[in-house]
Amino acid sequence: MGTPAFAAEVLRAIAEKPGVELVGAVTRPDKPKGRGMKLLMSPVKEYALARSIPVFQPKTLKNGAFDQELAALEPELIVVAAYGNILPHEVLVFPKYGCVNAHGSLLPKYRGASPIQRAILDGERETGITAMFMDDGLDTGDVIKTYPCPIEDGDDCGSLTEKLAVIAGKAMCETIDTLLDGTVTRTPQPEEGASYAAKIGKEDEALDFSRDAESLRNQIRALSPAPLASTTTPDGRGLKIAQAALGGDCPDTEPGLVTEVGSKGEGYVRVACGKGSLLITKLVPEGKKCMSAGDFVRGRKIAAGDLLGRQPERL
RNA sequence: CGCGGGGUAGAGCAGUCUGGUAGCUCGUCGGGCUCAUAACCCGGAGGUCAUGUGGUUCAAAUCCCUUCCCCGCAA
Repeated sequence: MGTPAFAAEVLRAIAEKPGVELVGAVTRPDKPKGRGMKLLMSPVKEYALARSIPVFQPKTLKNGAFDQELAALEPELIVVAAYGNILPHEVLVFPKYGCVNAHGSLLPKYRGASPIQRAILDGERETGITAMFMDDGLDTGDVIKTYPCPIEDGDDCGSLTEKLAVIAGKAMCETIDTLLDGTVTRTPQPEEGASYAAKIGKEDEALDFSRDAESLRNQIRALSPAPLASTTTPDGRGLKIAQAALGGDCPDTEPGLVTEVGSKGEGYVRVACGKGSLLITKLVPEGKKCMSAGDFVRGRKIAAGDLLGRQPERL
């Protein structure tokens, strides 16, 4: 059971594992999405269809809505990765081997919906995958094994998620092996050090340049490649920042002020922050595609002296 | 039919309102300057202005209409 690309990678790993019979893939229903009313299928569904794995898309698992299908499939084990729906107790206890989950953090840290984003946002240097048994709580089940993964300086949410997805795939394969040969271990999570990674929302996207450059850069990394940290240009249009580097000291300057632009090559836009400055290197203007800062400067859309993020956040 | 922006040289844009020689900042190629350079100077190549044997016109990148595609917002 899973939905996004992260889950599709786990599905792939399991599907290619010898001796595993996949009786079905469960993913969220196609949702009318995007500009028109395009129905977009999840990466998990896409992969499952390509491999001729039966796909199930129940709106909910609650209230016995999925019981019939579940009974017919007779799964011995359910592997969950970023599914997006809550599994009720009846489902959790149905399979012979139970339900195992690949969670994108080193539990009990960052339980919840957005562990990867939150870890980057907080400037963590290490995260990982936790293989665990699911219980009725939110990512509170017994831990099978943890797989640490460093967060590199150049990582953004996209690259880190890819790395973790690969680890998660291996972790689940390993978990299946230990389940089958009976060597699986389970360790209750310590309550100490537990934290909750709330889902990333719109309020996490706006950049506040009065904060220090490092935390702003973490914010940009955590939200890249989607949904991206956002600010506004002097003419009031939206501007999303896809990538930025630390730009050194920038004393006595109004936060948000563009102090310097570079038009050669990839270029850059230096923005003063509450502490230090940011060198913006990739961005997405409203109505445009992602482009380098150099392209943006060349198109005459910004110059030194402009003030970004003027509009106070309305919340 | 949710709202809106956009498609002009390899990239990013201007020009469109007020039809009349295809422009700018870069990149690229060649040459020059220099101890040297991603710096500076000179020169060149590169575009059927998304689509339509569309409409209007003496004349369309520009005004009108068609279709396709891209993106932001909202969900």
